[in-house]
Amino acid sequence: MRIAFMGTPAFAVRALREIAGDGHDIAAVYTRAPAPRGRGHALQPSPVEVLAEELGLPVRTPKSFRDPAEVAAFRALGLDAAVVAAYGLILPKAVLEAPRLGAFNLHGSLLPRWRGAAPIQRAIMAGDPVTGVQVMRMSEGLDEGPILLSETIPILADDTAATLHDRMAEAGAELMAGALAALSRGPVPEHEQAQDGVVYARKITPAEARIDWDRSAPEVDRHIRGLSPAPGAWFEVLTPRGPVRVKALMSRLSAGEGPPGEVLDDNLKVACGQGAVRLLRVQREGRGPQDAEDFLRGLPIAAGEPLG
RNA sequence: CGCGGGGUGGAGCAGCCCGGUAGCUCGUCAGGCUCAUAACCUGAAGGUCAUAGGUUCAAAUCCUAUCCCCGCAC
Repeated sequence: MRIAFMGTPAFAVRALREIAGDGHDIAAVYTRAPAPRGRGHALQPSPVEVLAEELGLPVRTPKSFRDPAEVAAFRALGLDAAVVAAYGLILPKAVLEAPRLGAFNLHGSLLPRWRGAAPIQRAIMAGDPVTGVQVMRMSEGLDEGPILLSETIPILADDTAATLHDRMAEAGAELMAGALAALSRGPVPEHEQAQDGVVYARKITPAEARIDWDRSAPEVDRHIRGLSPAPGAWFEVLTPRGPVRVKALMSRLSAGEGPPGEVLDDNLKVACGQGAVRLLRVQREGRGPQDAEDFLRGLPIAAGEPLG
């Protein structure tokens, strides 16, 4: 089939690779334009753009589709289908309807739960036992279209946003490849999303990344794993040189009670509003990620000290 | 030219401001103690202090440039 791939972050990379490997005619890869971001405000191409270049696929990086010329250029591709995975731009009706079969989105949740920007992180933070990947037909609303294919994925007790992301990206890539294969043979049944259970996965904000030790241990643990490694749940340690910001990258529930935020032993067990968590892997500002053991060698924190 | 932290034996850090014998917590190896041990004791090996210049009698430490890693903001 002749398709356009539209995606930006790492989540979309596997899907592009899978689809390109299936021998589809990829007329164009749309991705967010490199913007001055990151340290030093350097221009950095998106992960999808990097792969597209590697595969020798034509890349397009429009700022938006408000410009009729962009819509016309898209229509001129003469597509069978558009594949969208975390693209990051609003697609107007004219774009969604341009391809012969329509536009299909790869989404990282079991809709209608977790519509929106951060479904993977939100699912972990909420303590969902399962999530999934789905291929849906795009409509004008936010992740409201009917579902073609769905696959559930369990969330494990030691999953982080990173590990779950990787499994979902892989499963999603195969699911989308399967959807395209099915579509090339004929119509695929679609099921409207349920009316009940609509939940929005709002974007993660910097403010909510800070750990609130007053919350229960399970909540703190999920908060840590759901935001790991980026943006990273963090807390502060007071040192003679001043407060040091430390990210918690991995944690585990642990037995214990105490004033929220107080360290209960010499191995980073921290009391929460209810119960306690043990921090297994952390990263202090300016340094790389390290196991709790190594971290403590450089910055010992004794039982009884409070964390901020 | 967005702001900032860091690169010191295998790991994690201190030392840098106020130049002058390479330190600490571990790990490794050898020996000892012990019923035994991830415990304890003794000893040993292991470092061009990121790189290149400069200042100086003398540079991990001061100056200049470069490379690499990371936090914030975006």
